[in-house]
Amino acid sequence: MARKNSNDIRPGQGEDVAARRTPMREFSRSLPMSLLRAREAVMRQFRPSLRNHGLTEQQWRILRALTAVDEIEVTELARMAFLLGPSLSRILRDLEGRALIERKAAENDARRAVVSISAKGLKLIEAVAPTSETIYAEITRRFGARKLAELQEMLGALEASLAGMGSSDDAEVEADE
Amino acid sequence: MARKNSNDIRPGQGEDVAARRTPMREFSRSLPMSLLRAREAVMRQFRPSLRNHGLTEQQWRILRALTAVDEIEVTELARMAFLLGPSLSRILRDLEGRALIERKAAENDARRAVVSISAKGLKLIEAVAPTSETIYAEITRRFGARKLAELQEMLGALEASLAGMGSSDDAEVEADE
DNA sequence: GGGAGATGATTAACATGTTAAGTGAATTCC
DNA sequence: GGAATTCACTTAACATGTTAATCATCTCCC
Repeated sequence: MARKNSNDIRPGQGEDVAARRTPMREFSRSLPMSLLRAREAVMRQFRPSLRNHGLTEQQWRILRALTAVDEIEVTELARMAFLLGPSLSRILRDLEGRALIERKAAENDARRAVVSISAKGLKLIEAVAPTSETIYAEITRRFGARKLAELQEMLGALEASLAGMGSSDDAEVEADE
Repeated sequence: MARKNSNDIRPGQGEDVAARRTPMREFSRSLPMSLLRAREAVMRQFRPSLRNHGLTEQQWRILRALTAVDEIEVTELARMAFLLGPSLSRILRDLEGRALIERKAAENDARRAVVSISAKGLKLIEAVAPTSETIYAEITRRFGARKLAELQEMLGALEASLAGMGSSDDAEVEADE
């Protein structure tokens, strides 16, 4: 299986192809790729279980976030579940249709919507949570609790260190807002 | 500043919600969320530049991967750029339409397609690369080269430690679908 | 050499990511 | 107090993620 093609051109160090180009970091070792691969490795563990309960990763994130509060406005929920507004709008529409959440208008501001998890939603959470916890525990066991804590700390530090980094574009950088 | 309700679960009015549930890890500190946020913080830096050149993140990944080889089969490219087949199919169709890549059938196997970057594609890469390198350098400077290396190492280790973790589902796990 | 099954790639269908535009309600400012 | 602006979503439009199904080979085996 997986036999490399005849003249395997493997991006070895020093190919004629690479001769006339900018060297660049080895592609698969870029930070974004490392983060992507790591996250995928983790999520791959959870997805099947969620799927069995009819939930996507994002839907689960939302319900999960809702269990931590009594009720919450949409914008704040977006921040908490780390979703963009448009995605959240769609998902809330769906979850409301399935009666997993409830939505009402804010009392003093008709623009704002207030969301909360329903009894049915809570029930679903309770059905999924044990498996999720088991998986998370197994991940922790495999990787090591200490290393896991370290990793999380570094990830937070990375995020923090990039916080104020203005995206100064190369060409046209018009009208700073 | 986002005041996060660290441990206090907000009893809420009249709801014994938190009382009968599994406590669960504080949501925003779960590993998937940490990875997602970190990756987003990084990609946020690159996206504007790519966008200015008419490229999405994934299109960039593909072109980038193609510069490391002379030519490559689609499946192998998918593995290299960490994309699923269907996504890659769509993107290749688009990139071919823009003449940024070239595609031909493999000589000995009509099922396989062989892809390579075009001169135009190379030119585009060369136009974008300097900015990307600058951004990457700035990220490295801010976070620290040593810490960056450590982080990448831990991410790789995480991925490795989860490698053979069968997704043992909870309820119904039947052999077929 | 022909049929069953495996394989590489694409298409289909649905959900989300991402940016821009739209809508209705609150705020500001004159 | 009303036009202009801001605000909190929501829609729209397009690209990708994800799983399943399809299609065209290719291989194996009788």
